[in-house]
Amino acid sequence: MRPPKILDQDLLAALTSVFRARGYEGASLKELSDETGLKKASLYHRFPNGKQEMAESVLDHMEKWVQDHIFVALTDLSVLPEERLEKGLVNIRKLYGGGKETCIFRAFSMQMGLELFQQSLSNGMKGWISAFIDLGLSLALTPEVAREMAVQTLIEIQGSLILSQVMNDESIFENSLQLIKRNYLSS
Amino acid sequence: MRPPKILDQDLLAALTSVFRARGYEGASLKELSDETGLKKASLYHRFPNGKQEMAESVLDHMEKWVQDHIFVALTDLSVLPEERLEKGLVNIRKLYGGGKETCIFRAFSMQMGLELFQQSLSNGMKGWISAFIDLGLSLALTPEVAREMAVQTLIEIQGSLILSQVMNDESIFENSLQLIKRNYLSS
DNA sequence: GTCTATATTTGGATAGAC
DNA sequence: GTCTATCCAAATATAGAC
Repeated sequence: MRPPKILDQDLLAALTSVFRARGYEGASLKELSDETGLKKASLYHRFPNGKQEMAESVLDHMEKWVQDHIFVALTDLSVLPEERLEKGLVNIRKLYGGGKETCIFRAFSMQMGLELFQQSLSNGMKGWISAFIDLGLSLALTPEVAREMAVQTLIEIQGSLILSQVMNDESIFENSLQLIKRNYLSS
Repeated sequence: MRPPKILDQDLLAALTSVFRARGYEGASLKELSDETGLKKASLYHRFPNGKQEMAESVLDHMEKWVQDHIFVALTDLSVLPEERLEKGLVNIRKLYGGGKETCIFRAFSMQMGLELFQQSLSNGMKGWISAFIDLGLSLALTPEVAREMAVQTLIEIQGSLILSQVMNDESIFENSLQLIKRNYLSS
């Protein structure tokens, strides 16, 4: 029982970084090993089910971060909706590195990833939509309009991330965050 | 010099299908072989540079299709802009199978794919934006507004494709096509 | 808990027969 | 032009020592 070479938190962060950048199949054990500083056999000690378990842990880890930093900000009824939106957008910007970082949904939505994780990804997306619906309702939107705006907001985030990365232009993502803000505040 | 077992057109179509569904790294030679009906060595005969050449051919093939069916429709000055938009959207719907099929930009925008093809992808995206700018200008938009709407349209397409696929709900994509139409026609 | 060493499978790629 | 057979590297995964 040696002391762990790397703490769970840091381990998850390193795994997350690789999976986001490379996708599920693209993330090799070699790269996961290099990035975490743990040899392959040690990774299997921590995650007996191997790569799939690592990916599931990364999804959980991201989900918790998003829950704590974005959903809570957007839905906190003790705060004015304008302020909630502002704080939510700040953390969305941080989550995606201003447009440089991919969304884990996209990273896992190709190849084997979609087959293995579609349910998780779909549920995760529903969480985002619910959070924005809550915000819209607080801004006195009808339930129907609140849902439409929430879906439209997620489309805007996902689409602008793709364009930012394909065209290597972070301003596209930033402009979309501003557009989302204007759309909600003018409603 | 035997007769080819499969014509270039059909060969490209089969390769395209695999690359779109699996991404660049996710598309294995085994799957490309199974889907085309050609053994691995035969694929190498047709594409001496292997998988990378197959992917480049697929990108060219897609680019030509998009050029002929979408850019031409959107930019044909001899047709009324409203009609051009309608025809363009019909072919966009066809290109993405109503929301079921991924965009090759996304499929190739992860992992090794982005490193190998970023220039092609970025240029391809610029082509789409130019085509929609032309449409906007024909609808009497200012160049600035025409560009903003074009970028916004691409974001809408890419984002709605992701949501449609992750949530397994084609209506999201269809709604976005309708929104694009309304946005242009009310401008 | 981590490591070295190894097993096993799959992936990309070639040689040479037909 | 296509095929079988094969090579080599990389990937996932495991055994057993420390």
